Amino acid sequence: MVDELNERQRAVLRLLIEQYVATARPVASDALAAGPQLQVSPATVRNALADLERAGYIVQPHTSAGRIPSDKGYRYFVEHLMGTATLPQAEQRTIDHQFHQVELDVEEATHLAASLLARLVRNAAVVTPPHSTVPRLKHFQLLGLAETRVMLVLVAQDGALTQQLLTFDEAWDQEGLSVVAAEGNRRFHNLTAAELGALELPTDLPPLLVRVRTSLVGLLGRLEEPTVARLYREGLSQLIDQPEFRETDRLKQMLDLLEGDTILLSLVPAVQGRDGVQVIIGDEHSSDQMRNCSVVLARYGLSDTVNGVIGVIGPTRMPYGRAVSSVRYLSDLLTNVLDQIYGVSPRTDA
Amino acid sequence: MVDELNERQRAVLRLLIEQYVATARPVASDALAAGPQLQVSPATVRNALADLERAGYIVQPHTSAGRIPSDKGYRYFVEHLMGTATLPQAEQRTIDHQFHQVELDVEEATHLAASLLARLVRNAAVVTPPHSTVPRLKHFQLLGLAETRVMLVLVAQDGALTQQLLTFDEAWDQEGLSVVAAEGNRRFHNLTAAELGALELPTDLPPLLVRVRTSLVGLLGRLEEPTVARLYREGLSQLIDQPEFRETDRLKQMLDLLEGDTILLSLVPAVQGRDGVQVIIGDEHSSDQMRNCSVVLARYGLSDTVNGVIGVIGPTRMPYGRAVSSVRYLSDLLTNVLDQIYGVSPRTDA
DNA sequence: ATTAGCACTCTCAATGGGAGAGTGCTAATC
DNA sequence: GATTAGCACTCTCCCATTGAGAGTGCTAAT
Repeated sequence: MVDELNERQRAVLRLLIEQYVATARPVASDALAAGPQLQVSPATVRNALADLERAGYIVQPHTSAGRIPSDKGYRYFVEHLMGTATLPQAEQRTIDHQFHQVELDVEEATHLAASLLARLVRNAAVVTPPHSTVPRLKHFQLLGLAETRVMLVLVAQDGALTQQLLTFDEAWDQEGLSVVAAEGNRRFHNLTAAELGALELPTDLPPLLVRVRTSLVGLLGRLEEPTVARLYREGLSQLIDQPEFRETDRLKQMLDLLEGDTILLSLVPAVQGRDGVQVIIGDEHSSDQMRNCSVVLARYGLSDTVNGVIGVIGPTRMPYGRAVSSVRYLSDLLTNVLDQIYGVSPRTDA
Repeated sequence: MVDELNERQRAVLRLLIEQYVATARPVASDALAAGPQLQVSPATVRNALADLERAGYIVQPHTSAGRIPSDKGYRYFVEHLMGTATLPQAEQRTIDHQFHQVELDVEEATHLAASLLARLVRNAAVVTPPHSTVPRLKHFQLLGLAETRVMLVLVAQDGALTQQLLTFDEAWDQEGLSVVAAEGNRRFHNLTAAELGALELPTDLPPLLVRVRTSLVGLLGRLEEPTVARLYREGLSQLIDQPEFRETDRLKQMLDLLEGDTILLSLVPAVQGRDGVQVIIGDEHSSDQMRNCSVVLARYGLSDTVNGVIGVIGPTRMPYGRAVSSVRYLSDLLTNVLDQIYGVSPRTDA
């Protein structure tokens, strides 16, 4: 790629972004020249700033203000200037330590990851619990509750649990239910929703089992779709401290966005295929509602089986380096957790 | 109780609160006298207002402003003035309709209740999923995953599901696991965490089962404590529109409160014993952080077995009548849902 | 007991001006 | 040719001032 910025312009842009991210106020030429990194006068810096503005990397809110980065500027920063920072050792250790305490509980691990991420980046964090793209039936159980009601409990291969209540016309005793469940488990084992739905059943099958089949298909289907209900959202209160949300309109916009499901889910495709951390800045978003915020997110989990999404949402003025390294570190960590649980060749138990 | 307010004062206080709740601006004597309910002059109203202020039911933000209710005023309103409104039929029907679509899924029902409540009262709503105060083991399952890893799935009598991953030194085949699980289910059935922990086990029990027992005790114990992770919080963005949160400090305070677990959980005891809807207003709260907001909440569920808490949180300027009737209606509805699922004599299945 | 009238107080919005910030340009310097 | 000092210029932001308006409490009349 032909790089249209010279060394000085790059240095100025980098310093400007770092300073603006830190202070949230337009950065003046004096402030940049004052630092030790740039051994030139404010006037020289001003020339560079004028160049950068002409090229669209920075903008000036008004005549007598300093400059602030444009979305294009941030993009350049992320692409060429920030490098690939990693989280400081000390922080890594703290995180590891906290994770050790919940190591084998997926729910808690995702929750913890969300809250850690929010605190690390001082922005809102969102984590979806991991789920299979195409869950398979591992096991189901029929438990008699009272009278004609039976609870159907489903365990998927990825460890997901769901249940459904079934009501029958006649009462069943647990004995009979267990027999039916045993047969069903034999027949339905390891099938996906689609496979199970398409399965040809012998005509002499117990009617109960036919009914159970239908329910299982429904439950497996529901596991397939990305459920947003259990999404972990953390650090909303961090956002409030950001100066860009001083005006309540923007804050409201943001909260609406975080409360609504659709927009968050629309981010999922962005990381579906690719590996690594994705950064989406301001007007790069397809949705209008997100035009003035940025998102840093990554997929985590075992490729193709169980996986989820972890990310940071905040104003475009965001510590991208820190965000990227935090997201990367935590997504790797979650992947490890999942690997420990579901990893290695999943045994196809008889 | 000797009622220290006369008829006119009561009428004035009621009107004032209704108006203030609606408009969020201090209410002047003229505004009250203008309405059709009070057939007196502003001057007369002013006298009543002066009385009410002296008695502490209302306060004046500054000399040339109208009056606003004090916490004591709200309390009086809730106790004596607002009556027992019920939700309009039309709204009841809309709610019923929406509930019909998720009738038998507890998770979704609680989530739906939270979001409906938030919208009904235009404030933040919080709903804890139902859980047993003392859960009993209904059934557990041991599922081989890979190599030495085994997933322990627990179903409690109230339908709650949990799981835990166990790692053993030696590999087990599913056959062996099932045998052990069957024996365990026979022995441990219907026990609480405490009972299971205290259970005397014969010395010839498989060591695996001893290990499982320990895990089961842990899992049951965790079900017992009110988990806040899965708490449904809805309507945060509703709060932003409230004028009292125009200053970001107060909004931040509120968000902190809603994000933190401890304070929300501290409300649970308030409804633990009692039945019916509880209202806690401003400085009636024990926690400083909640001094300028009000809470309307109720227990729902089957007494003594599965139950949860549903409530509204907002500024003290809150439509108490509507809040109380909404909370009552939704808590009854949730109770019905639970009753349908777990209700009637739970069968002690063999 | 109620009410009209009125003086009084306090807030709130608008106004205007001045200080300060930061720039772009020009001419001088290295 | 790149850098820099100097300076005029522009625009925002803060502050003090001011006046209108809102709402009251009090007093005297009904």
